[in-house]
Parts: sequence; structure tokens; C-alpha cells
Amino acid sequence: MQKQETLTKNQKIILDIIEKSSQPLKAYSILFDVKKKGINAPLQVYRALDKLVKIGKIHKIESRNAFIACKNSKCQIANATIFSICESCEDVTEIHDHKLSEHLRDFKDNKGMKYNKYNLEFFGLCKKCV
Amino acid sequence: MQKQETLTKNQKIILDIIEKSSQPLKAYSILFDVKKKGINAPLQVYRALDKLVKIGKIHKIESRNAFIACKNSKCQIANATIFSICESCEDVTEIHDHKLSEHLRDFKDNKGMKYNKYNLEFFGLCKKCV
DNA sequence: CTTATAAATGTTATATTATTACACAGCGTT
DNA sequence: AACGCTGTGTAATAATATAACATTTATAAG
Ligand SMILES: [Zn+2]
Ligand SMILES: [Zn+2]
Ligand SMILES: [Zn+2]
Ligand SMILES: [Zn+2]
Repeated sequence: MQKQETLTKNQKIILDIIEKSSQPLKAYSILFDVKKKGINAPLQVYRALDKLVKIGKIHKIESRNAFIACKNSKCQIANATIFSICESCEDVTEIHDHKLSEHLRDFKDNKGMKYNKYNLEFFGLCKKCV
Repeated sequence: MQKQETLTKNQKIILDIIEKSSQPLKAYSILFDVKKKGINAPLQVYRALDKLVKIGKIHKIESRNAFIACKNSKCQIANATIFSICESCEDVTEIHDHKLSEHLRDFKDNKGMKYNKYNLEFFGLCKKCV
């Protein structure tokens, strides 16, 4: 059974907006959207984003400073994310590839480092943009 | 034979600073350092950084907004970067793992996307920080 | 050498992304 | 009640990055 986080009002509002978007949203664009709901300051957005990232409901696309909902409803892999990013249309897709995930999970370097997280971003051109 | 880019004065100054640091540097910390050499504005730094990234002399650590020199002097892999990042001391190391690189290079998703680049960041605790 | 073209520079201003600091509210535990 | 913890609201500010414009330098073509 999965631990069910109870989200607060602000967290729900922010998550809702991100989940309704198929593509990553930026913090200030989210802020703009939620002003009508009484969220007025960047910090309110960033705090909700931080929490949602932490519990795996959303992921941050580091190269884009944007946030996308995790489609995997039982996401065990908040700490193991893979994305493909089209450099033309900026379309972002989360990749779930068992073999690749396994390879990354099992990766050991030669420095004795203990990993607990990874983020992989592939860049290229999607079918439409080739 | 590898194409030898000729760097301009600003590019050399910025690259020099980054190469002298074992760890990633942030743009504004670089700016601070090069003021004594007559580079006064952020844009001068960012332009040099852009170029150096493009030709593979340095890499951007996306999750840290910082830049590190590529140690691989004949870097064929400006477009294929793997880093390990200690979340405690922020030590960053570029990883060269043939098997993993191969796996990533050969990765194909099921959307027909054409990749030309990837960036992978592992997070955890280094030996000293465990 | 002259002209054209691309790449880099210098400068100012501005945009975008993210955090610090502080006062306070709600909630479960002791 | 007192405490610790998490979240909230607000204002101010820090940190990261780009736009716009005028000028200069390097490279190539005629
Ligand atoms: Zn996910
Ligand atoms: Zn595309
Ligand atoms: Zn490298
Ligand atoms: Zn460490």
C-alpha cells in the first residue's frame, strides 16, 4: 500500500494546473494562472512545487526550469527520471524504459559513491519536427 | 585530426578560470573573478560560456546552473554527458563509462524521436560525506 | 585591396527564476 | 498550556539569464 500524502489547498491548486497541462509549466506562468485563486506570490508557488517534487507528483525538467506532472500514478521513481525533449517544439515526454532504468539503477562508479537519485534528459527532434 | 577551435580573448579568459577550478563555477562568480581582466558584464560571460559549451570545452551542470571543464581533452562527447553530484558537499565528477555511454547512445524510444544529445546527472553522497 | 559576411565585443537595461526574512495559523503530541 | 512541525501570507531581494543596439574584428570572396 502506498503512503497517501494529503495535499494542502495551495498544493492541490498547483498540482491541478500542472496535471491539466500535457507540457511542462514554468513557475511564473503557474503563478499567473493561480492569481485568480488567491495565490499571489512566487514563494507560494515555489513552496508547493518543492513539496510536489518531493513526493513525486511532479518532476522538474532541469534544463528548462519547468515542471511536469508524473503520469505514473504509482510513481516509485520520483528519484529516477528520464525525459525526452524536442529542441524544436519543446515537447517533453517522460520515458519509462525498464531496461534503461535498470541499467541506471544498477550503475556503480569507481569512486564508491552512493546514489539515491538520477535525472536523464535526452534531446533531439520529435517525429513532427524532423 | 580534431578540429582546433581558436578561442577569442574573452573565451580564453573564461575557459582558463573554469579549467583551474576542479569544481563547477557559476556565471556570476566567474564574472566577479574576471572583472580585474576587463570583463564587466554578465553578457560577456554568458556569451563565452555558450561558445565553450557548444565546442565541448565545458559542460553545464543543469541542476546547479554551473559550469565545469571537460577533462577529456579529445572530447567527442560534448553531447553526451554524465555527472555524479554529491548532495552534501556538491562535489561534481564527470563520468566516463563506456558501457553506460553505449547504452545511452543506442537508446531508442518508441516515439521515433531522433536524439542528438543527452545529459545524465546522478545524485547521492560521496565517500567523504556518507 | 575592397567588399561582404559572420562572429565577437562593449554597454545598458531588463527579464526570468528563485530565495531570505519575518509574523503568524493549524494541528498533533506531551 | 506548551511544544514542535508544517504550512501560509507578504514584502523585499538575490541570483540567473537575455534583449537591444552600436561597434569592432576576423574570414572569405571578388
Ligand atoms: Zn514520473
Ligand atoms: Zn518537436
Ligand atoms: Zn566532457
Ligand atoms: Zn560529498
